[in-house]
Amino acid sequence: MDKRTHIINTALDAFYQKGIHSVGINEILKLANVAKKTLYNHFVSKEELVCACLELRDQRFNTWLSKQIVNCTTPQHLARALFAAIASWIDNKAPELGDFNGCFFINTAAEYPQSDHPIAKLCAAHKHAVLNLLIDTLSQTTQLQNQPAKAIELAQLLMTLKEGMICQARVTHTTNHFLQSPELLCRLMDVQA
Amino acid sequence: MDKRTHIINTALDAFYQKGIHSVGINEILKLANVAKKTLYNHFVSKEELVCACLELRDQRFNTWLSKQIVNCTTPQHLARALFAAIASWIDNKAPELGDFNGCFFINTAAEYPQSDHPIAKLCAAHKHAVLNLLIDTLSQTTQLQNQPAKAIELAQLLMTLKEGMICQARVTHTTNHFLQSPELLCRLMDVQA
DNA sequence: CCAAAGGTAGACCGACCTGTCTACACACAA
DNA sequence: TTGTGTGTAGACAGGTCGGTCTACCTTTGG
Repeated sequence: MDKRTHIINTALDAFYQKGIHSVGINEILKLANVAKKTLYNHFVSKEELVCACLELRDQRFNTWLSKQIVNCTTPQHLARALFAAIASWIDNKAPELGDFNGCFFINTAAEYPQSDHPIAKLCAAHKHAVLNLLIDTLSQTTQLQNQPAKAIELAQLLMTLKEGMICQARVTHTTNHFLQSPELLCRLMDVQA
Repeated sequence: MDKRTHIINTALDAFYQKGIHSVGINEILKLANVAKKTLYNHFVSKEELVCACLELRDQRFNTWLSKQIVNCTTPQHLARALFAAIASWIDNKAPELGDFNGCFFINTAAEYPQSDHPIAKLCAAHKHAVLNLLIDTLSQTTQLQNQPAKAIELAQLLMTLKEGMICQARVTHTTNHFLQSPELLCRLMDVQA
């Protein structure tokens, strides 16, 4: 297997489970069974490796999420699919995303508070990409295709609930199942209102 | 001023702005103008200092939040007050909480992934305390005083939205104002449904 | 007056960090 | 065959970390 890819995969696993600052280069080398020189042949610094991990995670997460909400034709349908997907991730039923440990981007951003840092920028970019995915999906429903402002508002609502659900699960180690109640979702996603 | 309190205050400021791992003991000593021996007279380790910071922050945040939602007699009223308060915090109009840098407990939990770590436990405890504050306040409204299950569900919804709002603001550096629309809040907090 | 408590200043220890470098092994194409 | 690229193994440098310790100073109460 391609060494570079192998290193990124190994590093992503470790960074996601333990946080960036808690995982040293030497630990990654051992986990990946790779020499230090090899790592520094492919990445000029730990920071560049972290960026590569963020990009891989971004791509993986978006691919996974897209699959979970494909063919959602109504806002209610999308909401149900979204929260069911997040809940399954939290309950470790989404092997593509690894053992649940919260949102990698929120965790990482917490370790890089300066907003102009390249790593912080990648974290923000991921969030924008996910929001845009939700906006696009909502805009394609028959109920919202002529109401772009409403689509944005509902996407923001979904996004906020999703983030909250993930963060709560991360910190308190509990899963919110109330967000899967159909009547609540109908109320949240009421397009007429 | 009491040295111990002074150290905790200084450390909390620094930890909140930069994260725990990014702030060394020596940096705190300089900021607080205190000798290393003095710090280690009051705290056996950095970890104990971090715990003291978490406790101070917990107490400060809960006091602030209680003040913001006092006298809310309806769920809608509470929701409006809550999101207005969080928005004002994000916009740096809540000096008691310092320059906004997300939720200190979520940020800190991200740096301590093992859920049995004392620091992680304090983070979780804070979230439970806040949730209980919301449940109590909702339970005291005339509309919900006989519906404890509904009060819990609505409190969880508010909590999830609050967490999401804070995390999004932290990562993307934007404030969600859609959560202050009265018609949306009425829909969210509809007790009949 | 003097002992005790608690402060300052900072040297120092061992551990660990990122990143560089040397020395060597192997595959493969010119 | 020989040079080049890529790999391994790991010593090493320079710095930072948390935490200990010595030496000295200041306040205060008996």
